[in-house]
Amino acid sequence: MAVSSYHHGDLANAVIAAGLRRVRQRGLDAVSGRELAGAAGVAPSAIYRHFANKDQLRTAISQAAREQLARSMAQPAARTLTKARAAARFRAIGAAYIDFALSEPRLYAAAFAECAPPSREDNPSAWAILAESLDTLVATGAMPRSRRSGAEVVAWSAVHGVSTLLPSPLPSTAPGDRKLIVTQVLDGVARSLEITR
Amino acid sequence: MAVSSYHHGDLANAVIAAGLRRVRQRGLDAVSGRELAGAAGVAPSAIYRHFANKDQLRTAISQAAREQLARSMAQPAARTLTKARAAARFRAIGAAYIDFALSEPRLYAAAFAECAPPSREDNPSAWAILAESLDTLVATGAMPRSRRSGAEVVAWSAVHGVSTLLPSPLPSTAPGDRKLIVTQVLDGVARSLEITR
DNA sequence: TGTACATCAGTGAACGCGCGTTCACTGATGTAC
DNA sequence: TGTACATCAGTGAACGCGCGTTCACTGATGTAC
Repeated sequence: MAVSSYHHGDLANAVIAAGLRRVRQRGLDAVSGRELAGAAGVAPSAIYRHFANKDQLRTAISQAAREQLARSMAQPAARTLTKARAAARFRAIGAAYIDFALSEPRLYAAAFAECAPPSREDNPSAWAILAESLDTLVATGAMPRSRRSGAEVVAWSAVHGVSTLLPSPLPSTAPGDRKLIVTQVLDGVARSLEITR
Repeated sequence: MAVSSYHHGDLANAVIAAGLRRVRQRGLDAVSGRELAGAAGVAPSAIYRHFANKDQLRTAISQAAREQLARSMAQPAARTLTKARAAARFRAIGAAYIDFALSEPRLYAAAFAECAPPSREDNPSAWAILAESLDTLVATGAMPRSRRSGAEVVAWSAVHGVSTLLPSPLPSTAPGDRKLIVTQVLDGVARSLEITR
């Protein structure tokens, strides 16, 4: 937009984007406001027009990472509601989550880093996507309604757990076993929620 | 031991202990070598007699946190091998893990923080404790042998996941629900591994 | 048991660095008439 | 359409700070004889 070099035009977003780039390489804790200002071609102090302090900057970057995760989970809504379709979609969402975590470990870590609560809700929201897909499971009869309560946490815990554990050097686990492990965890969730297809 | 004030006597351990104290309050990333030296009553440079650089210091503190977690998981070995006993012990280990994570969130985070690989193995090791208890489940017939492979990851993922998720502000989750959620996750693991008592 | 000496584990001053944040300022933008 | 002016989003210099790490040093410890 802005042609002038004096007014940037969209500094807040540019800074967050630069922040995400930095996070991918070095992690959230390596991010400094000065550096991001530099990356956006702006003086360090300019950032304070858009973020009250470093903490708010961190919060914004973390939220952006979380939204990127959620975007990667988005799956085409099942057109016709069949048990098999709903179950497959649920599984795909879980697989996408794990995939994101494994291919972008630092972004993933940043998404759940300790921060002040964000000023607006996540959009899209990973939680909402998961909840919606669980509702579909029940609606199609792929999951008993009695399992619905607390299902978010059961599913998310397993998937989140394996995502965090796999990148760290697990004892007695060959790197090639990753796919198998992911399968085992996803199967475990399905069994735990009594999902049938 | 050492009465003299010049030679500390056990600096490495004192520094790690001070590090753990610091981690509990502010997290691993807030730890600085200078500060720990100060806490141990020693000049900043003294640390370099015991750790090559800050990274190795971080690694040592992270390992110490992990070992503290493992220690909190230790459960009395079942004297008589009954299904019920083995199942109860397995569950208690999981509950202890979650408990540690929730009551010492920063120590827990430090245990899994990104670090160089440690120079020695964890002792005690949470992984070993878990593996041993799974073996007991099979030995007593509380879990089918066919479920044994990959069971560590399935169990750990769920428990690790809920430990990480619960402290963060989960959408639509009242704080009082924590106990229920933990129960649901532990039940989910048992169902997933087909544990019977 | 006493002495000489190598080794070890500290000291403390100094270094250069990048950081977050402030402040008075200035140039561009957009609105009122 | 043209001008006056308030507002907004930048600048850039400066601040004080704590950090990791180095280096020549020194005092205590423990070993050999």
